[in-house]
Amino acid sequence: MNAVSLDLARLRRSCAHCSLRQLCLPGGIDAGALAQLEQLVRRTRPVRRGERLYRIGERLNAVYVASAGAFKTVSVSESGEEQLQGFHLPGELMGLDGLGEGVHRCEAEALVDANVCEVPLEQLSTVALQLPGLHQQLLRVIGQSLDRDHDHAGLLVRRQANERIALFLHGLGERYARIGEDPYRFRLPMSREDIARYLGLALETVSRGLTRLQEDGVISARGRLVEIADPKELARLAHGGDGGEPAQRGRL
Amino acid sequence: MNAVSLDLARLRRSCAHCSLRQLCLPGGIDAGALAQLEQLVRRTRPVRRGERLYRIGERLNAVYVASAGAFKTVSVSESGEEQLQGFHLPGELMGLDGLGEGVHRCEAEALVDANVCEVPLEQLSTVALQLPGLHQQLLRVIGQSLDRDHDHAGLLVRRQANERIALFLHGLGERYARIGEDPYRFRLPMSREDIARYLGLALETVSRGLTRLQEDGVISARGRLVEIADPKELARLAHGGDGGEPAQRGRL
DNA sequence: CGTTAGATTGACAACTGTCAAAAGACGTGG
DNA sequence: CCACGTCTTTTGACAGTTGTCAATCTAACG
Repeated sequence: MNAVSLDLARLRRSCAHCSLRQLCLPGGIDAGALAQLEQLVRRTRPVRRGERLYRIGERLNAVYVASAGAFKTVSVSESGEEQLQGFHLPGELMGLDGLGEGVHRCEAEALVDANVCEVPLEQLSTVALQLPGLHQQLLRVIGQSLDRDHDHAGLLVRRQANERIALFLHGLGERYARIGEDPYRFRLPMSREDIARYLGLALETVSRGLTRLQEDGVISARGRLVEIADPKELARLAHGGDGGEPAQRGRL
Repeated sequence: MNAVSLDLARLRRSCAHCSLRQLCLPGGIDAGALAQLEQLVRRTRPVRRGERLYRIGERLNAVYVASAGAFKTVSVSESGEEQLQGFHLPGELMGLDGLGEGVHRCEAEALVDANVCEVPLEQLSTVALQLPGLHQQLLRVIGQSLDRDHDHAGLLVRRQANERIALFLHGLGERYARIGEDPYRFRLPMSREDIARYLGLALETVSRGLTRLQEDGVISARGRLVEIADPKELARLAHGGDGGEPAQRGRL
């Protein structure tokens, strides 16, 4: 029991803000299982900006979580243009795309220098079948990935560009908060062009939207450094507070 | 062995075009397991147009597949407006939303009278842990759900309304083909407003887009009845064939 | 046959995409 | 440490598309 809690402490420290923490530390875990899990995870492989974890068409054989840095996942439409499927901050799972066909539909590219943990899928499945609770936790993490996709779709159906941009910044702040970073002051790891493709806008529109937010005193942006000056107003704008309904009606 | 193949035949007939077929019929299945699976599925509960399979906030305790009819899944944004997350034809899984939190983020409403198969999640998990291969198959079906979400995002990032509409019809045709229906002639189960919210457009824009496609001889639409007169042209329009690049460059 | 919900069409303003140029940030090498 | 070149970002002007408001038309249903 003592050994177990030591291992637990080590795991916690090394994967402090890792989404796989939920995978690694469910109830009813014993020392042997812990050892198995520890061996499963290849830790902190450094990945340099521009490097890819996997490419489109590759068989998927692992899932990935960054412990530092940031990634984007990009797919290519039939017309040949790139489509930004998502951004991935430390602790957010990557590599589940193509779980349906067994082949990656996206490529994951590091936006800045990063560290990644890699978990071979086959071994993960094997261990999941043996560990009570781990299977459930795996489903849960996948579900969170589904949630993120729904949030993305939720961004894209907003018709006003400024609403999408505000919601994007708001959501990014929330995600930074979740990993212990300042939700009101952070450096964007992605370019305006990446943001634009993620939001389904022209990059000039993104730039103008940020400028507008700055003029209105909601944020302060110098290049990629963003400071959210008025979080409440940002949230209001993000949730369609401007443009139609009289401020706060319906819920809240 | 004889009994097994009989059961298999029965299963195939009853769930002929069901996405869960892939769950039910993996390799290495035996008679006992088959019986377990058969008991798992509550079959063909009739659901009338407008009825909901589940609501937002409910604990998720089952997944659903329609054997006939069609559904939409709708979520509500923080600003109170409804967001159309997806359409579900027969054989397409519903109910995975909220796998992350264990609580539904969407509600699933029948667009027309329908029949649904319901599979309790808890029992499914239990059986999945015992059946070699079933766990993998479960992941695969979830992956397909992820793929559909990515396709939806792919629709939404298109900037031109006509492109989204063409791609929507094209994709719908493909999905009808997959369940053995005519991909070039079908009745839309959803209203123009539903389509509009799914595509992130105004319903008038959808109506105009359909009219435009009809004027151009690509489709023939009378109310909800759609006939695709020129599938090749529709595919071209769907993949950005119009608007920029000189017809078919890059791939194809 | 009347009523109602859904769909189409028209007019107009606003937003956003496109093209183009300038300004700023960043890294490299002197 | 500064100068240079490149990439990114901002800003401007303008046209096109799309959203909004409003009226008409159609279809479904009682």
